[in-house]
Amino acid sequence: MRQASSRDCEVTDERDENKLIAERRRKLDELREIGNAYPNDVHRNALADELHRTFGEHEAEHLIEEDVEVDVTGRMMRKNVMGKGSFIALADRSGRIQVRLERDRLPEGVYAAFKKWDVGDILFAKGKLFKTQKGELTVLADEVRLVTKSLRPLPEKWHGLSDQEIRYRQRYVDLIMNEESRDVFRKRTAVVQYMRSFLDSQDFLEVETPMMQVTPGGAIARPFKTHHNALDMELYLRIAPELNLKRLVVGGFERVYEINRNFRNEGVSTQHNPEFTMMEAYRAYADYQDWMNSTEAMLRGMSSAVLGTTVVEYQGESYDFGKPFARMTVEEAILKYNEDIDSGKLRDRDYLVSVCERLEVPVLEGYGEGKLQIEIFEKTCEDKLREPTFITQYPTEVSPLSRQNDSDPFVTDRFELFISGREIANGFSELNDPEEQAARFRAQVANREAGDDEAMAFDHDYIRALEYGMPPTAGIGVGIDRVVMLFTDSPSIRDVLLFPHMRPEVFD
RNA sequence: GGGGCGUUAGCUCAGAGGUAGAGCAUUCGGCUUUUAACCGACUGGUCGUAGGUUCGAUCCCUACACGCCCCA
Repeated sequence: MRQASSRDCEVTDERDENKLIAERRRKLDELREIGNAYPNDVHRNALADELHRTFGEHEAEHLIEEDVEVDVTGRMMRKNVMGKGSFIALADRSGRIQVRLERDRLPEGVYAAFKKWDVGDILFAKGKLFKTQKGELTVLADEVRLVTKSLRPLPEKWHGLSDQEIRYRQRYVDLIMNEESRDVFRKRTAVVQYMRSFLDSQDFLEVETPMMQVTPGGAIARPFKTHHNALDMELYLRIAPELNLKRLVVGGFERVYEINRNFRNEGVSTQHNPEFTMMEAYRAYADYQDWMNSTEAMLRGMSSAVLGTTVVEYQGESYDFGKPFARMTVEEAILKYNEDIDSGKLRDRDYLVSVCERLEVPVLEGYGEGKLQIEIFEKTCEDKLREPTFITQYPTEVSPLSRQNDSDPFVTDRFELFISGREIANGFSELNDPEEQAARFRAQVANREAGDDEAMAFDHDYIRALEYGMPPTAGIGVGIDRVVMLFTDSPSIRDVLLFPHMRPEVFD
């Protein structure tokens, strides 16, 4: 963080702290002299939102007659002192409730003490509900307590906190100040909850598989490495749960899923965080077409459940998840977005190399026709896939765990879902022929030996599992963070991660 | 990894090669229906860090740190 801003972060010597904090620390010292400054005997019987829902529509006169006494608590977000009477706003997890404080209604000395309390302090208030002249539901306090002193001033009330760096590094301040931010994370939870209920209702079993693996597999990516001291061995953080989940299908759990973190040792960007959340699900006796249909149904239901509409507004564009998702093959997409490409030469290596050179896509020695196609696809098609679109028939060369297509072994029975130019999901009919899978692993190992450090390792136990027999199965992976970005109109993955990865802050 | 932009009071932001500005917050005073409360007074800064140019740098130059955006 900027050094001037960080200077006061860890210093306890009051002389070096800014005056605002020093002032509050003095007030805390006074609280300590009077009694316990951090009590733990506080309970409430009402939440702000619940009070507004229950009594918000009541007429002022009726409300007085009802004589409703409530105990509320929350962080003081607003403090308007007007002589012998004041209004404050308390924020609890549900929302805000206003409290009216009057000197002559409170026990002797309490009002004077209250005047020294600061915005940001956490309070308790007991009193009867009434409505102000402007009609705002308010607690008329007979009792008020400072429950937790806040030593650090909150950001300005009108503009709030907008500094991106502080919003990410000190998410607690962001959450205190920004309702929109709280809403993002509530929606994130709603997305995951919907996904769980969708799968649970179809008899999928949720499982947890290891984060630390001896052989990282299931995706083409660089892993993080760690070390187990007692066993004195290298371990890797998983890049995908895929192979373990399919082991479970071999074991007879015909429908399994996991929602959990993956770790990939790659760059950080608005689309990538080193750890991110993936949902992977596997279903026996299904194929990739079934998963396309399910994925579409899930996203449609999810948008209705989370947003209350099938129309998703994202960064100025609008996508209707209620409409059928488009479907096209990789080769169809390449031809659609490259009118100059010769449809008869899509599997001609020399031709594809020349196209890549023209597109200034670096070509490595070992690239075959399939890899070259994908390079061209990624360069020229992906960002044009705005409306929800399933791209199918990925080349076998780039799909080492997918089942080959029966009529065209150049491609696999695989799809990826794109929305707003981004990959959201990836699914395929699983390769369950152990001998074919072993051959694919050998090809990956050859790539690795040729210098591709993202290529897969040979997983002997996975082959052994397949040799016991895995029923015909199809699986899918959905990037949760990206779905949440879509559903919350967030331009950066950091906006949907409570604590996004940041370079370490300098405390001097 | 490359490029662009940014970093000034607790927060949100102005500013200009010549002693650093506003609003909110804080502090003090007034005010018993406010809600960006209001009125009055005061206070608050190593202008991200380190070098360089200059009589003089927060401003110009270089490097570095952190952040944002774009590209690979």
